[in-house]
Amino acid sequence: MRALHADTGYLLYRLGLRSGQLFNTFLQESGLRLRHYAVLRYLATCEGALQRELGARLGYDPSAIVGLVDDLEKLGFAERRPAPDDRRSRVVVLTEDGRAFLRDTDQAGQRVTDELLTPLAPAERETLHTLLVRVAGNGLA
Amino acid sequence: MRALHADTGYLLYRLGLRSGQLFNTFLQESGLRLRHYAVLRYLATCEGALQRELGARLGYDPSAIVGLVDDLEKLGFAERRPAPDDRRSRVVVLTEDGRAFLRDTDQAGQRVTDELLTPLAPAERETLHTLLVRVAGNGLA
DNA sequence: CGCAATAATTGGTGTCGTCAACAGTTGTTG
DNA sequence: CAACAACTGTTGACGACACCAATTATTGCG
Repeated sequence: MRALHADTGYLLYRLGLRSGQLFNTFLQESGLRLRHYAVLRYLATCEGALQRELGARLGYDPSAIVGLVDDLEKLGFAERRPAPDDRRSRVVVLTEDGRAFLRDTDQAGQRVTDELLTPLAPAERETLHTLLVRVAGNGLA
Repeated sequence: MRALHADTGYLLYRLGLRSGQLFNTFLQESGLRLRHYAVLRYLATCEGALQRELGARLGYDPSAIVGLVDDLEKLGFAERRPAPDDRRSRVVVLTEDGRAFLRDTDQAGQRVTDELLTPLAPAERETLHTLLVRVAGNGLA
């Protein structure tokens, strides 16, 4: 019987935990957590998103999005605006402070992944990335 | 600004969550969870381990090991025995029922990883596995 | 108009990672 | 050899998180 920690799926599980811990310690000083950071980075790419869109694209439960956006609003990094065509929806947009935060922490964020992938050469990192994207598939990740 | 969910580290985090969920749904009917299964599989490789060793090798807090071994003992899959040379320690060993459980669920366990890695060809899975082992490094995973 | 469907929100439940504290035991050192 | 530091298993607490059910306001459809 091979040990479970030699299984690819279990390796993914364990490395995922480690990766999340690294991100969270990096974000610790800013008062945010990985989930907030994911929302911010996503907002930076689309210039406004509905909350259900955030949940679907980032893989979080809609009820989780509520608290995340609440926190981001308290910090002044994002704000809810009424959707123009649907009064049920709210459009979450990045504020200038939020954009500045992303600029300031950009390099530090990249260092997190760099640290995680230290044992790998650049070409290998590229290979790993494409493989992971394939595994993530359409279901996103 | 690239979206965070296009980052390798974040992909690992997300796929790790998905992998853990797959394992847990597979184990759901047996009443165990991924953590128990990891302990069982580890015990199958070493024929007896101290609890602190389990914690260190599997990456779980020592306090978590207590409950895990409790559950495994209740199910009759493992049992604690006094360590011969140190009365502080307990040696956790697999019972015959535990070994039978691993035998019976072996194929199903492999299907979990197979399902996760569906988009990848066998050679690619091998590549991914070796890369993940490299990333895991000595810190284990 | 009536009704199903949807967006955001609230609340509850179970799991989990982390840390602090404690008793029993071991080993070390003055 | 006696005091003290270190270690093992254990308990407890706290926060974070995934998951699900229910509620309110709103939209779209038959």
